[in-house]
Amino acid sequence: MFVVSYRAARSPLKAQNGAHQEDSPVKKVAKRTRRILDSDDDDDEEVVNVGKQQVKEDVFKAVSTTMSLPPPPPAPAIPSTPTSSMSPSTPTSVSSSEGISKRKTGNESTETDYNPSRPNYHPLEHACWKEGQKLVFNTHENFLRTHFLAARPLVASTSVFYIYDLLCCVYLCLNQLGPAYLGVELGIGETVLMKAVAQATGRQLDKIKAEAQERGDLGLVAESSRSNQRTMFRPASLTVGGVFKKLKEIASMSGNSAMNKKIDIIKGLFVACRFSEARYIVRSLAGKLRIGLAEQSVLSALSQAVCLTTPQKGTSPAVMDAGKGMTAESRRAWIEEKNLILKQTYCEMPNYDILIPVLLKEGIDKLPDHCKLTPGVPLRPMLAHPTKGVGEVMKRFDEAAFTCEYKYDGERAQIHILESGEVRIFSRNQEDNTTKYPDVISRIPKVKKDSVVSCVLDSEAVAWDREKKQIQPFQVLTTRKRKDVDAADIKVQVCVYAFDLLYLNGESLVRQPLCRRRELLRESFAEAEGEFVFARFIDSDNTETIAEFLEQSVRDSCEGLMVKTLEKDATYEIAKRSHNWLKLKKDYLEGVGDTVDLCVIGAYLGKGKRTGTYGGFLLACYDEDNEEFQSVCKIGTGFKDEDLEQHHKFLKEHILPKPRPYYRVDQSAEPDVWLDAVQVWEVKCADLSLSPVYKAAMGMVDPEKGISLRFPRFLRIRDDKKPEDATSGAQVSRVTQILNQGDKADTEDYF
DNA sequence: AGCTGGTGGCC
DNA sequence: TTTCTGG
DNA sequence: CCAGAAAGGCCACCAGCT
Repeated sequence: MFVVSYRAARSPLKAQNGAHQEDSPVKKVAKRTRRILDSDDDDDEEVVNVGKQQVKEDVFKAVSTTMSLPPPPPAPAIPSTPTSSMSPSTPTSVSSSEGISKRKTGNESTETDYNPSRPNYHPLEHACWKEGQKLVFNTHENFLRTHFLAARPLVASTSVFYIYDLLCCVYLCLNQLGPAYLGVELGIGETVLMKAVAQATGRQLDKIKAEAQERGDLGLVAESSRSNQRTMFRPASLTVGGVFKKLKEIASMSGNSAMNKKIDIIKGLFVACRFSEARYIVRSLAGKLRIGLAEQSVLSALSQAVCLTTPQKGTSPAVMDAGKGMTAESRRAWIEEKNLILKQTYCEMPNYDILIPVLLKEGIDKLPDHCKLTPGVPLRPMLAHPTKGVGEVMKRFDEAAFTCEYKYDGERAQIHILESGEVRIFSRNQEDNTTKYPDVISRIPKVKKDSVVSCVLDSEAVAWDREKKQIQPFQVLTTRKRKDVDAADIKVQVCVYAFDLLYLNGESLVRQPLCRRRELLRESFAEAEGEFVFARFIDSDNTETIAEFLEQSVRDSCEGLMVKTLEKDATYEIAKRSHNWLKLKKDYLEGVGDTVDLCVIGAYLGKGKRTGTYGGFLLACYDEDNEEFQSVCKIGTGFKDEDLEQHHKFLKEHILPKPRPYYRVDQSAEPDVWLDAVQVWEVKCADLSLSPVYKAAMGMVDPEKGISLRFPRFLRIRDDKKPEDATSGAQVSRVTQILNQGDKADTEDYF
């Protein structure tokens, strides 16, 4: 390619800047802060419809194939037709303020708004009616509650079907297809989805693409695109169960022309869409619902529904508001208490297929009796909060005793030993990694003491160089094969650093304090160099000692420290606080860690809440030798809302119709908008990486690869620097060397 | 058979 | 992963 | 303080294409 240098191109001109392009593809700075996408601000009153669905004989099949484990016994008999309790009644409306769907019909007792004669809307169509509003949250709760109301009274009598309906509803709200460890995935991304939308609407793919960029949401595009495909007969309305089943179907496809089949299903869904359903179908498929509500809120909604509505034996109607008569305060506390039960149970058994049926059958109080932490089923791991220094750690933990462990740079590995002797390994997100680590599994018998029958270990798997007996970088670890690995041809060895024990010989340890768990961990396992060792730690409350330990951890190829209380609030109860540990990393500290000054040379149009501004930017370093700007990384975090606004306002005046000839950027990183190199930003990162796409310092560390940044984030504009003053590739690559040598920063920095 | 683009899953 | 925001 | 939603790099895996 023809190479032009920055200076050569720059020097003779300089005057043509006055005529900037007016036609930015981005519209004017949209009003930041919440936008209500459509203002359906009419209905104060919310009509909740949960509805009719033929109860087929294969309901059981549907349920059992959906559920990863069989539903808890006894499985109720399924009637071939709905029972009388489900027979039609007149539609009823629900006041959204209370959410509880009941109505007095003469002197009859209360009844739910559940009405099988009404069509069943897609839950998101309903739930997201008021997107962008606080209402969304309540609406969702109401929605789940309504479903619950429909399902609960029926549980005792008959129908598994309604449990299934609620289950589907929950999954759709969460945008999941099942528990993570079953590894069910759609295999649909934005690209395929756009293709599907284009096909379904008969519009050009390019148009779809452009509109999606402009509106920041493909869902809106799908919703407003009228289909040309006129159908003779209008397909039946979408239902919760129906949509979920289609999603599962998409996920199950593989092999030849799977993609086309998937697209066909999607098109089928589109034709059946009404109201704003297409929007949510698309978002579901894209994996981003953005309805301001996710797991925690769904759990809250569920528990609220469950405790406010209690089942009654026989034909008596359910209690509609069990919290009636309580003071607002005690009612809240009571719901909160039940909520914790559900959340805790969920954390120990994150599988709605199991949870929901038990919840409906047994009630929330008995839930923990039926769903317990079990080896073989992954639990939610404890996470850590970032902290900006030892000072903050001290402040947070106050007087409580704590320990500092190395934070190893690897991959979380939750190792389960079942009573059968079988070993399973799960990732941080409950994915099943068992077949990824045959080497780890085979060494378990060696490192486990005889006393251990079953257990769950929390650990970090780290790439390990057996020759040099040292930890290897994270990037090396990622090159390991992932599926059905044969122990014989493993190239990257792994050392397991164990740091917690959550279950031992039939007993859950999550309510034990860390000091106890650690004690048991050390009693139960023996170290084997380079294969299985305990995470290094010190128990100290001396600021300088800790700062020095942090230094040491970095010299020992770790990311920093994990700080955990030993006794006070030292349980492994994720539901109480999911980020109960603290992490202390060098790059969190102000004024410490790697910062680089990079020049902005491109921008990407924002999506979702960043629609109307740039959501990300392309950064480059300046190479003096070749007089060119070489791409280093994209950046999309660290901006305050007003930063984004300011950047957009300023940078849109520097849009280029095409890139400067002295820009070195890989195709795959091409921005939506090219920008003139006019501004320098200070950027922080955690680490550097060897990059197949970015051009910085190419040829200096690797002939083919450039350098990029790990976890880049925006710090501030460097108005004092000219583009040519941006950090050079050479300087960037030097950072690596410094890092590897372990620089001797002042320990004072870490206070 | 080998390459490429898309996707999901690590951090 | 990091970071910001509104409740 | 929490929960949700923006956004990052890089790798293996898979389907589709040449």
